[in-house]
Amino acid sequence: MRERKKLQTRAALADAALRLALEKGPDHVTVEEIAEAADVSVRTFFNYFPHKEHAILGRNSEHLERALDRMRTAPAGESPLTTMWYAVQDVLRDLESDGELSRRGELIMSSPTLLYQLMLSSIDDERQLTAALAERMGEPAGSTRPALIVSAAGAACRVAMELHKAAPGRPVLELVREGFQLLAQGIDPAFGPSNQKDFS
Amino acid sequence: MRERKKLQTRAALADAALRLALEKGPDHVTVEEIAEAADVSVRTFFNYFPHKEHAILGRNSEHLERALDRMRTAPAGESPLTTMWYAVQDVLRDLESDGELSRRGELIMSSPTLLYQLMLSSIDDERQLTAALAERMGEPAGSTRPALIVSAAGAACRVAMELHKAAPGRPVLELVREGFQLLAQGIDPAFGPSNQKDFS
DNA sequence: TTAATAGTTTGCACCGGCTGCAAGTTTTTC
DNA sequence: GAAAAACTTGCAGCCGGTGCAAACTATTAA
Repeated sequence: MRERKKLQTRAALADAALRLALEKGPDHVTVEEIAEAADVSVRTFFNYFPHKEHAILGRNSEHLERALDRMRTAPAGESPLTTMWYAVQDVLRDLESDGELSRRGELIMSSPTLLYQLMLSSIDDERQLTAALAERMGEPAGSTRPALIVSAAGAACRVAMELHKAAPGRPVLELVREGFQLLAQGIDPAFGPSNQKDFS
Repeated sequence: MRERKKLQTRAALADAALRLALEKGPDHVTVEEIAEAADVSVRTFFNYFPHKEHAILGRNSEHLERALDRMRTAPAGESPLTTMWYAVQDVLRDLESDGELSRRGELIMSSPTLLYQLMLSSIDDERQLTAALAERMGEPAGSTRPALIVSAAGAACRVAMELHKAAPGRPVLELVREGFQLLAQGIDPAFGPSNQKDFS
């Protein structure tokens, strides 16, 4: 079958990309090397992956799908940030599981380029999450809260990874959870600028 | 003076970059065009900006400096997010001269490349802001709250720009303020996942 | 005024990512 | 086995980005 061969090539490319990225750092690997390692031409590489990073990251469209699914099937009473939490937890667990994904996860977390590429691999992803969450919450599109929840959740993840990198003692998931907790209950109860009059 | 001329060239480049990006879309503008429009060589462009996106984003280090200053000289009793708010307000006001902010905001939110670049380039800013805020709050480096405040504030700004783009009725500053208010008092008081036992 | 000096601009050569095209090569289908 | 569809490949080329060294220009000292 043709399908099999395509999958095989794709896997070979992804594997080579990951291996070489782990060896030499994601920014020091060239597409030429990856293609060579997978015994195809450079041009063929770009028939499979639109960007170098996609090959290193592997397929991650699954993650968005799973997150959206988690959102749609969440119990009715579940609060929005809780839903977000489960979705995030799911993805992070996946990155931390055994085998290739854990190595890939380590790589991602050690490289800002990849980390941000992962989180922003598509702006649409974030928009879709926001839309799904807004619908779930029964809020109109364009209201602040669902968008802010999604965006702040992303911020919490980034902060967690950053802190984890600086002091690897605490697991990322725990740090993310702490961030979510803070966000949930208020980051600064004493907030209160007194300059409303400055608005024109 | 030399200084003046450098600032002039820089401004000319940034202006041309923004104008052309608005005209043709940020991904269809070449550095060559920008340089030509500013009457310098391509190579000179790269003496001023490390990436094409930096020119379009128009980031100048002055803003970070001013924000850091604002933080250090803030009244003792001021709560951290309030301090953050004033700093952000200061920068946004500066950018807002005759609607430039909203046009730039629209542009940024409509281009994944730009948004990605914005987040990448703000990693460093966020670190410095976090350090300053942590010191102000008397918290140890590596604690979650100051980092989260800074990062979430950034998220609120981005969300505000996005919402403003979708519905330009409300000014960006007001949307940012709403976001801050939400963050301050808690994004989701009902947050409470019940799966602590899942931690291994 | 002039000459040294330091800072800026520029052209040039080059790399790597990425794309369109057109010509092969394989695989399927009849 | 031949036609058609699918996949691969080389090639030419664009663009972003960098290092280098020459040319230019403003500043300063003599």
